[in-house]
Amino acid sequence: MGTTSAGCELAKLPPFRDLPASVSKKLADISRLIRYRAGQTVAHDGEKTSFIGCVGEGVLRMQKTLPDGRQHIVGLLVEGDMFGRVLDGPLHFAIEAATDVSVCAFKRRPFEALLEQSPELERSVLLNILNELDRARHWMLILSQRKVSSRIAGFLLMLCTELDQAAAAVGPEHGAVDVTIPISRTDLAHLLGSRPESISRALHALADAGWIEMKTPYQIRILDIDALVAQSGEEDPISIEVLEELFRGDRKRTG
Amino acid sequence: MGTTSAGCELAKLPPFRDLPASVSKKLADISRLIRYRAGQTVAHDGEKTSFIGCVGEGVLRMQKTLPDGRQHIVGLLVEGDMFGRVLDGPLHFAIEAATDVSVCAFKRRPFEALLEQSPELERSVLLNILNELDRARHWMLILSQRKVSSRIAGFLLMLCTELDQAAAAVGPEHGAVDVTIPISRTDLAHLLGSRPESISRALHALADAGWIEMKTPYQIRILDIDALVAQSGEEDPISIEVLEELFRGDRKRTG
DNA sequence: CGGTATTTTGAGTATCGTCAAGGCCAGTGG
DNA sequence: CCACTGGCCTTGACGATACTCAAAATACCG
Repeated sequence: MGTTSAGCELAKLPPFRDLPASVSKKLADISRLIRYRAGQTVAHDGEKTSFIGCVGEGVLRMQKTLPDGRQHIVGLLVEGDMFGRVLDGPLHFAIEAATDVSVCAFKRRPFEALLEQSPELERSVLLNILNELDRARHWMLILSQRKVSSRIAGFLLMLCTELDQAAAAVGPEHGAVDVTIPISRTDLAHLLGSRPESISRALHALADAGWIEMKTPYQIRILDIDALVAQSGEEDPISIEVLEELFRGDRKRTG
Repeated sequence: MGTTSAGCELAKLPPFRDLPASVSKKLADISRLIRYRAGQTVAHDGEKTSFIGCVGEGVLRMQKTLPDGRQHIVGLLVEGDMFGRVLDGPLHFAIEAATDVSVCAFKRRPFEALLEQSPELERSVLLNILNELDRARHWMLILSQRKVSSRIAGFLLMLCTELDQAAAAVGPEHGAVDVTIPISRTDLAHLLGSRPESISRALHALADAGWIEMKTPYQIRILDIDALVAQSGEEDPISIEVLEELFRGDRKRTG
């Protein structure tokens, strides 16, 4: 992990973009940029962090350590997300770098002081938390899907819409979007409540159906978003089952 | 639904318990008590509510309407929980009464004005949201369990710890706790990503194992909390395998 | 270019979902 | 007061899906 002595580039981060110059300047004064490499631990479970963080580039994962010692991912943090439990208490999970990542860190004490001085900053922080709450609820929707393929479809859609807006806009082809899965199959399995093998099979099933394309296990091109949307929310529609059957039958006959 | 002209009993609700008298008084002035009967709609999906609510007695459920018209429960609101999207935007889900319920409602505009005047209130609201975020993450943990019985165990534990602290304290027998499931099997199935039949079977399996006892389908007595905890995290008898691995050397693997 | 970790595939088993039927309780009307 | 009706929970049998174990293929890294 490397740190720069200078404050980090606040202006670019969504939470601070619209802050008054005076506040922005004070923020910069108490901030520093920290870089982590994939796999490094940013904060431990139960730790009361000495700083409030805001993710720049890259992805962090939040994970809970279960009684039996295994680790369970409970969410991802992406650009603009803040962490560190403003205003109180220790974390209820550990935070690790899922990819190489840059984090803008504010010393906790000065940050909380600044929070009381600046309603704008406070509002911005509150909105950020509200946003995270929405995302957590969205996750709940995804996780309460019964079929693995539905959960994967939901996950991929979340990657497009909430995680990678910039990249999503510049789809390489008409209606196609490239996304990068920021974690391994094993981690993805934990996140979605499944196993690596099932994840792999479901992903390849989506590919066989023509909804997506896998250049590498981590580089996914989404070819038919509408189909994924249908898949993510629903599974009963006979259309999918029919298509699967048609596909299987087609293969058997032609093969 | 009935409303009283007088402000509701704020002092008892956790979010407002420790507020200065001056703020508390102003809050009472802009509040009113609303009662809903089980099944009534409190707020619609996409609505920007005219009031901020705080749950008194009873349980509300948050539910999302899927494209196909079915409804999917994304969470429950219990005593002390606030709702109504302070500071911005419309709801992303509908709110209905799961049981008969009393809600303390504040007119939105005055409430937000008061929010800016009172840092204590603002802090209290923020902590409330933070709390909800934690709960949502807890839900994610429960929902990412692969077996229905694990998810049910986690749900029951959540009922004890977060929903029914008062009742949990006065267990009728040594180590036993009574909880009330506030929603139907069908709703529970939606919430946990399963089906009513599977829920029923899993519940009866827990009863057969002796961990719980069902007086009625909604009245559950928890006989062995430790067993439920074990069940809610992991249940496969892998514990031995894990322990062996831990003994040999706990080398940390990176994603 | 080899060595290792990760992903993928295959076969067999367990769990869950689906369909259909029966039981329990509450509210209704004779 | 009792039969009837509808809703919900429960149970059983069967099919679909996902998990487990084991092995092969691929990607990653030096």
